[in-house]
Amino acid sequence: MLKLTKKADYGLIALRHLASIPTATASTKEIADTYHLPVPLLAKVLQRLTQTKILISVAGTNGGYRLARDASKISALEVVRAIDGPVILTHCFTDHGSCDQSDNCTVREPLRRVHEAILDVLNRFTIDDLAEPVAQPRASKLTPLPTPLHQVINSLQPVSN
Amino acid sequence: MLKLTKKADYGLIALRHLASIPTATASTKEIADTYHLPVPLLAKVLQRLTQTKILISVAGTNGGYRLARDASKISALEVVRAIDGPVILTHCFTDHGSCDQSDNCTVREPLRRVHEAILDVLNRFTIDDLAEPVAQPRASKLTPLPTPLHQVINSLQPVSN
DNA sequence: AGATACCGGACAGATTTAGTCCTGTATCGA
DNA sequence: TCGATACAGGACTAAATCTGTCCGGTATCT
Ligand code: FES
Ligand code: FES
Repeated sequence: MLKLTKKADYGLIALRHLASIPTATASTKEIADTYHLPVPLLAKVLQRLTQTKILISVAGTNGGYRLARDASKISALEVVRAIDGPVILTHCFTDHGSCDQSDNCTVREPLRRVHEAILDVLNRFTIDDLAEPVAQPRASKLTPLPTPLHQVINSLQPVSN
Repeated sequence: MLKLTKKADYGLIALRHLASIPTATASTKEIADTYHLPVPLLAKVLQRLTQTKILISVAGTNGGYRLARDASKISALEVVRAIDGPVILTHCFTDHGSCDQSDNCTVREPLRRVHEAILDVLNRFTIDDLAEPVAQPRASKLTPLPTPLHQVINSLQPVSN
C-alpha cells in the first residue's frame, strides 16, 4: 500500500535524466541502459508520458525524447497520474461515486482530506526537485510540536482527483 | 498506486466505530453488519489490530473489542502499518537497502523525502480526526502561493520507515 | 532505400490483495 | 458443568494488479 509502482519509478528516473540534458534528446535504449531498466517497459512508460504531453518524441535516427516543458513545471503528481492512472485513496469516492454506505459511513469525508493532503505533497514536488539534493542535508525537527492536522489541511490548495 | 487497501479501510471504519462507544465493546459481527463488511475479513483485521496493541479483545458472551487507548492517540499511520505492513514508496530503500543503482541513481534521495512527507501526513491523522467533519466545511486556498516543497519537508518530524 | 526509433496493442507470468474455511480456545451465563 | 458466544489464527482459493515481453506498424533521418 502507498507504494509507487515501478513504472512510475522508471518514469521519474527517466524524466530526471532528461531534465539533466534540457536541450538534447535521449532514446529509450540510452536511458534504459544507463539505469539498467528493462527496455520495452521503459518504452511504454515514455510513450504514455508523451501522450500526456509531458514528453515530446522525436522519431527517426538520432531521435528520442525530450521534456515538453521546463522541469520545474512538471509535478510528480502529474507524472504518477499519467503512468498509473488516477490516484485513489479509498474505494469510496471513485467510479459510481459511492459505496452502499456513503450515508452512514463516517470515515469517508475525513479520509478524503487525508487523500488531498497527500496529493498536495505530490503536487508540490516537481521533476526539478528530483535533481537537487536540497540545501540542508537532513530535514530537522524545526517544528518540535506536531502541526495539528486541520491546519495542514486548511493550507491546501484544491487538487482534483 | 497510492491506494489504501480495503483491509486498512475496514480497519479505520471499525476503529472509528469503536471510538464512538469508548466504554463499551463491539463484536466483529456487530461492526461488520453495521457497515456491510465481510465478517471473516474484518475479523482478521481486528485480530491484527489486537496483536499490535491498538485494540483489546474481550472473549466470551457479550465480548468484542474496544480501543486500547484514546482515539486521539492512535494515528492512521500506525493503523495502516499494522494492517498492511510497512509503507514503501520506492523499491530502492527497502530490504537489502539498495538496488543495483543506488549510487548513480539521482532519484532515490529526493523520493525518500516525498515519502516522509506522506508518512507525516498519515502520522498526524488520528482516529479522532476521523470522527469530526472539521469546523470549516471546506478547506480553502488560505495559501494561494504554493508552499515550496523544501519548506514542507523541513517542517517534518522524523518518522521511521 | 535502409537503419533507427517511436507507437501501441495483445499477452503471459508473478505478485498482491480480497475473501473464505475450518479447527481451536477462552469466557460468560444459566 | 454445560453450552452458546466470540476471539485466534493458519491454510487456502480467487480475483485483481503489476511487471515484463513480443510483434507488426509508422515516421524520420542519412
Ligand atoms: S465505506 Fe464507502 S463511503 Fe465509507
Ligand atoms: S533506482 Fe534504485 S536507488 Fe534509484
